[in-house]
Amino acid sequence: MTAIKSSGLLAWLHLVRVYDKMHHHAMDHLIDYGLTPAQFDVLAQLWRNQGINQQELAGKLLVTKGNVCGLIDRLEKLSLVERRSDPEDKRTNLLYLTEAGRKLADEAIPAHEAFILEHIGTLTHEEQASLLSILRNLDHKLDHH
Amino acid sequence: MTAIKSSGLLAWLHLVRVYDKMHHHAMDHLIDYGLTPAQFDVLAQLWRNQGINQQELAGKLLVTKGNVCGLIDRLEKLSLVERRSDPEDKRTNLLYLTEAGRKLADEAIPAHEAFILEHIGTLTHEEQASLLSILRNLDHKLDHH
DNA sequence: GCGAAATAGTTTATACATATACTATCAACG
DNA sequence: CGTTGATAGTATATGTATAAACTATTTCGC
Repeated sequence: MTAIKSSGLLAWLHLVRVYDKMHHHAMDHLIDYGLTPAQFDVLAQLWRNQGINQQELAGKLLVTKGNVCGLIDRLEKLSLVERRSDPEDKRTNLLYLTEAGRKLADEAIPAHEAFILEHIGTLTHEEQASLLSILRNLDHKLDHH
Repeated sequence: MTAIKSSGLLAWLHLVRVYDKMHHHAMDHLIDYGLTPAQFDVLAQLWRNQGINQQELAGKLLVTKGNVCGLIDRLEKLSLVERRSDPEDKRTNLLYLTEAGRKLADEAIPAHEAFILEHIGTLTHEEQASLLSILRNLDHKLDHH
């Protein structure tokens, strides 16, 4: 009945399931900070790259600028992020964490990293290193193929 | 400036980027069949499991029953899937591919598998086998941890 | 049998994400 | 200059996803 699947296909199926399960766990975890995973990702980017514009943020998050526009709208309503018009180019908004946003990021980012490690850490160090090596390789190949 | 990250965290970051890039490529590919990735996943499940109900489908896709309700609404409008009331339990809908749905699945599923393999296949066989082994391991651990 | 709890499905509100079309500004060059 | 094209951001329509509240059945316990 079921055709035998190659390692490649099966690896992909498990990658998707790992991603989905981690995403669900992350939702449960980030709710303690009042954040969604997408909002967390924005804060984490701005925490390291204060003053980037919406287009650059979209590039880093691999989403569209339209999506970023809505994300920033909601984070501005929460007073975690602010848009500042770029004096050198009136089309552009430069993005900054508010004081509340920075404080929340200071808490949520280490907690989220610990959360990730708690799950990935169930693998041995060799497995983690091997996984990193293979996925880094694949990641770069996907940019050109 | 940048703290040194563990292999575990870096592996996770690359897993997310691989997932996101593959998802974008999949969107571009499935548009040829008039399907979204979520719709493809429904067809692929029903192709192998004709007659399951919406709750069971939600379990296989790792999404909520409310989400499945909307997905089936749209696929019924496209005449690719149909709900049949279960005579043994009037609460339940049994899900079936229509003839058009089965024909589309017959085309789209092998094409999509080939698409996945085209990308994953840029890894060596050893890498694919290793990736499968590690991710299968992690997948199962995430169910209990 | 009957009332309470559980289950299947739907609906609603909200958030995320895309593509597309639109506005405003800037840059290039003839 | 001034038009033409590119770029940054916004708005709209559609699809995906959740949680929570709701309806309709079924099942369980007594």
